Amino acid sequence: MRKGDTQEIRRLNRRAILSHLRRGPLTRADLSRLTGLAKSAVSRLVEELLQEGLLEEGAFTSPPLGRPGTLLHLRPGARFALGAEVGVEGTVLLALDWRGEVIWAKEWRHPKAAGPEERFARLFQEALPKTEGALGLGFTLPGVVVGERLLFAPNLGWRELSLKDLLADFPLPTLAENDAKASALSEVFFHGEENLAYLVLSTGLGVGVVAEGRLLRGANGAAGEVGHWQGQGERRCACGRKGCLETELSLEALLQHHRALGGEAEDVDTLRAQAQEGDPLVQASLAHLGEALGRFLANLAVAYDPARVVVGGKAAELFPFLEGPMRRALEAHAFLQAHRTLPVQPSSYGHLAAAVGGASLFLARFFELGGLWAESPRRNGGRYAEVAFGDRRGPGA
Amino acid sequence: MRKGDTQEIRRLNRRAILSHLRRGPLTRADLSRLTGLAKSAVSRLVEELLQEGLLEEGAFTSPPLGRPGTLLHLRPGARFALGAEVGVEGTVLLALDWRGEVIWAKEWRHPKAAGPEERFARLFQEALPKTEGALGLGFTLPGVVVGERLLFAPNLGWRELSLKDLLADFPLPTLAENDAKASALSEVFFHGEENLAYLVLSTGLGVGVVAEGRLLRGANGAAGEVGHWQGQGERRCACGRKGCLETELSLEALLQHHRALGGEAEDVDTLRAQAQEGDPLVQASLAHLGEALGRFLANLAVAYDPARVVVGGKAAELFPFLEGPMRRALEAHAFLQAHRTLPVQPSSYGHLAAAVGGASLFLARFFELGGLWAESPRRNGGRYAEVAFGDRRGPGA
DNA sequence: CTCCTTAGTTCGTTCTCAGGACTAAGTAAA
DNA sequence: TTTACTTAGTCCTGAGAACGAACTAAGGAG
Repeated sequence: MRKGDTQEIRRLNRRAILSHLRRGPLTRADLSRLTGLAKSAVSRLVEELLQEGLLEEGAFTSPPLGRPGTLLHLRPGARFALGAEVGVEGTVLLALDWRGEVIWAKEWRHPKAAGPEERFARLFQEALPKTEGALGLGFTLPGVVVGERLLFAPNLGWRELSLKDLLADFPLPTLAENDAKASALSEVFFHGEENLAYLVLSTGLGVGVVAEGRLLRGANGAAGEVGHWQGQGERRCACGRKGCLETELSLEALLQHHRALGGEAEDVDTLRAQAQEGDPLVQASLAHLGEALGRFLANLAVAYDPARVVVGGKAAELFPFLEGPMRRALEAHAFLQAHRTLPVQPSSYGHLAAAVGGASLFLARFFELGGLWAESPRRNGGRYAEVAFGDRRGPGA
Repeated sequence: MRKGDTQEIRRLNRRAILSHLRRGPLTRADLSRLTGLAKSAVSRLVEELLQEGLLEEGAFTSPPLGRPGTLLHLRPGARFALGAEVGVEGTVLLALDWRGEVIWAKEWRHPKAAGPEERFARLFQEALPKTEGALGLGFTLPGVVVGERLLFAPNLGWRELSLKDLLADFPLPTLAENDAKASALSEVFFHGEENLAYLVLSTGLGVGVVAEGRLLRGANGAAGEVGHWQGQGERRCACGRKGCLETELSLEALLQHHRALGGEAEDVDTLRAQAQEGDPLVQASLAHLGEALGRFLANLAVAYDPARVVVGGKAAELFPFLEGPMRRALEAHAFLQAHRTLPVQPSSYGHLAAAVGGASLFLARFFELGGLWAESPRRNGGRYAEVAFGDRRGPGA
């Protein structure tokens, strides 16, 4: 339970101003109207934010009547964070501006057998020269992450890993998150949606759910591990059990099914090419997957009731071929009328989504604190032993 | 995005004080330590709260050293709300003290065919003499409630009902909520849990999920309608579709299965009596249900990842007979180690849970506003045309 | 050139808390 | 019994923040 004092009010009002400016340039008068603050209060806070280099003055408005106002906007690059996705196949690293722009991005692949040490060593080697001025590094893993521990990542074969140890020498604050959850954040953080489900359809299947603007994590960070819903046949899953949903609905499942039909394809690109050429077998396999996806979405709708579903992950590149069968199955199985027309769209950050979400863990925190953060970026002599992992408070307003 | 001014500080600090006192009596000095407020600030706010009749001074502490302090506590009955559960079989109405005590409760049954008008007429007739001083009336329905509309209640056979019209003449603010969601609130609101799932195992099956202290509702209020997860056979469901989970896991399903085995039982009480007498057929039926429950809980755990599951609803009275098979099935199907030991317990408010949850919709709001509410309980001349329904902000801190 | 309108600043007032000095009320030890 | 010590709670002054009214700035219309 937060207490209130005069500092807290200032923080609240700075946050209100920054939040409004995230949606676009505004004059001081606009801000006064939007926040309900007195003009004098807005002027004072804006002055402060200009001093700190967070805001910039821009063009003048030209209203039909009265004095023109000065537009204010968030200064590009004034704050940014690093984000990384440590995936099954490879790693994505990027820097994300506080306005949502990807400043730079880099990707590389790993040998399948590469363990945590190897992957993180490369990540740090790449990230180290880029840390200057960053708020932190948020990275994602395709597994159950809670606080500073990775509990289980079936598709990497990792279990009970202490991330703290791996990160001991990195000179920035770090936060870890599940990849689907971070991806959901990437969709939501720059548009302020309240209810959304981000489906990662890849080697496995996972979903990141945003409910009332907050990321759903659960007690062990396992909320949204819908790839491991059981009751779908008897196929063995990477998690060690049988009949998990992702044995039927995933890239792995698609390739298996396709092979069982007699098809030959190694990866998504081949499949897409074949589908575009009109290969009937490939189209049948994709329709099969689309139908499973639609049935699944009907269940997802009664579980989380999102206002919108985003499909990401590698298999999502096949989305155009899945959409029709998916739509028909969803309509056939929907519980509510509203679910029949549930919008289902491909991801807007594409394959960078998870890494963008990782970075926005830090940006979210920055905005939540009204920009009063990272002003002393080197407490504790450059080390961050006291760093908070997997922030339980969740981002967003 | 909330703005801050000097009023807001006061509200925040009143809320902090009331919230701490909800857990038990404390002295002013305790409050100062817990909130971080200066002693003088605490004294001032406490004085104000005493004046308003919200707090009372009680016994003195007898510390080993130093001056004894005066214990403060929430004054019993100082605030209360009405809560009602409009269920399939009947209605429960009660008044709930702001400390969580049920002041009085009343129940009655309805003819199966009774429509909304008939049921609400009776509810208002019973509630009307009890409205004096209440913060509001929060009622629940066994269906999908969003804002002031009931979208769908399969087991009542109601669809697209405007609750606003039904409530036009009631002289208190009203809020509507789904029964499982309200029940979840009843468990959480007086104990401050962060992650919990409340299972209503009754005619149908529904779950109310609390994640990070907030009730999960979804865009249409359909989050947690897990009774309508599909993929379990072909039996026809009350919702009109086939293969919903509640055709396998519900009181209705239990009775059907039992009859299919050749058993005879009309209701829960009969079943329980027979089970206690050692009837092997009944025990087999219950074990069958328990096993289904366990398998379901493994799926629930990966969907929402609660720290605790509470089982309520009428079929929950059979919980002792379900527990063994449920536990075994859950352990066999758990995804995470942590899920194997997931605590599953019967409801603490019993069959009053939903109604208690309904009332606590208003108490939650009261605490959230730092007790600054209902101080002018008759604005708008006793009518509440402007009343907010199904508060999207969610209760709890 | 004057009037009207809106943007933004200045300044005095008000609200709330922080913090230190002080009083109150108990125990322990001389 | 007296004195020292400890903790509870009050009182008072000062500081931070926002409010609101008065004022200046800058444009357009007639």
